[in-house]
Amino acid sequence: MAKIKSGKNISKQEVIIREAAILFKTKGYSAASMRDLAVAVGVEAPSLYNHIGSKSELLQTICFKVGNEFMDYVDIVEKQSSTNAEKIETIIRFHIKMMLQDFNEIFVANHEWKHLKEPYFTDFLVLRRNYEKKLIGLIETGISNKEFKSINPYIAVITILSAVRGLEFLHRHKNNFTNQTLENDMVNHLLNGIKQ
Amino acid sequence: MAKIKSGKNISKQEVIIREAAILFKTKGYSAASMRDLAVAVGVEAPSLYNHIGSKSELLQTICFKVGNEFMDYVDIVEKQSSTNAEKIETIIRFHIKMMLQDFNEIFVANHEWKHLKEPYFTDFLVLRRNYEKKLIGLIETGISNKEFKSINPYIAVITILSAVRGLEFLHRHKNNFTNQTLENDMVNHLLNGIKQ
DNA sequence: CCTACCGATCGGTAGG
DNA sequence: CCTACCGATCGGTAGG
Repeated sequence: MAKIKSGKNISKQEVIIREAAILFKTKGYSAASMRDLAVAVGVEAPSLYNHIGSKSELLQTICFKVGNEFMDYVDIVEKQSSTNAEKIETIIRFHIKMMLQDFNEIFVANHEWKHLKEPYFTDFLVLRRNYEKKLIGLIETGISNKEFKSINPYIAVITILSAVRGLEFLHRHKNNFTNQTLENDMVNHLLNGIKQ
Repeated sequence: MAKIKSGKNISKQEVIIREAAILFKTKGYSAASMRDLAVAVGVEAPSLYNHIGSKSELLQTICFKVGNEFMDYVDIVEKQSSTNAEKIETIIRFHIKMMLQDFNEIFVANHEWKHLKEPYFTDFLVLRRNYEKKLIGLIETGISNKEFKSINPYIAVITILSAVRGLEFLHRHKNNFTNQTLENDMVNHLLNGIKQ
């Protein structure tokens, strides 16, 4: 998405993207100005345009980087020879790990994608929908296998995806549990709720 | 929050708030302009100010209307003589019903509150935190009672609240299930996951 | 409830 | 990478 105008500038471009993610998360895409971003990066606003094409391009880069990362991962998990419950568990753990690791960019992809311009807006919606469909497929197979209860697979996927997404609230508090406890508790909660 | 400048204007003011919620949800608070809102209401932009104080006041009204509604409800449920599992179930069902009923305003309260100005920003954060604490209390008592497994109550609450919040995604698709199925499936998923 | 209009700020460009 | 600056749009006010 982001144009690479010179091999030497890749690093600076990455700094800009990283700072943009922080800014878009904190103030929202629309309220975050390129002048804010310039201050964060340490240059004047017009200088940003030596490294990036536009503000909207920054949003595209962030959203599709995140979206494709999750899609690539689920493609790998689908091919594993394990139960569907194990696959769902693996994916839930991946979501939680990513949420703790790439918090800013995932937050932006989750909340600010609506500011994408066409055709990226529609492309992103399709990407999300395809991702959901893959998870729904895993749940459906698990129901056929009697691994899971007879539930509506779409509702189960919404429940699971929303729950892991909600980890964005964790950053507001000091917590008295480890990341491992977080992962295990959430996996158990979400899997025990649907297991046969 | 919203000033009532004349008894006769309450209705128009309510129309403005309702349209503002739709607009803030669709475009985001910052990207939604008072000129957009004026078009939706059917007046010129300056005329809006005969009914409301400011754009930020609209956001305050919406956020605290939603926040106080949930807080009032949990206060009532807390006093009921029922098991903690039943109380949690009642609250989950309330969240789902409200989500389907007051979708626009709840979406705005969930996503756009970060644009609140001080002291409202901090007040809203405190309100949310207090709401979470009440739910955590219900889970903790349920763990002592052996109604629930020995889990981290905060993680369980985050999981539950995030899951019901995720119903905002439902509006994007045509669904082949009833609201009752949605309620029951989600309640079962979230409660069976933590019940002893 | 309108027309006319304000200062501030926006994303981005020109030119060096 | 900077200074200088553009047209567009913003929330909101004055005055009737």
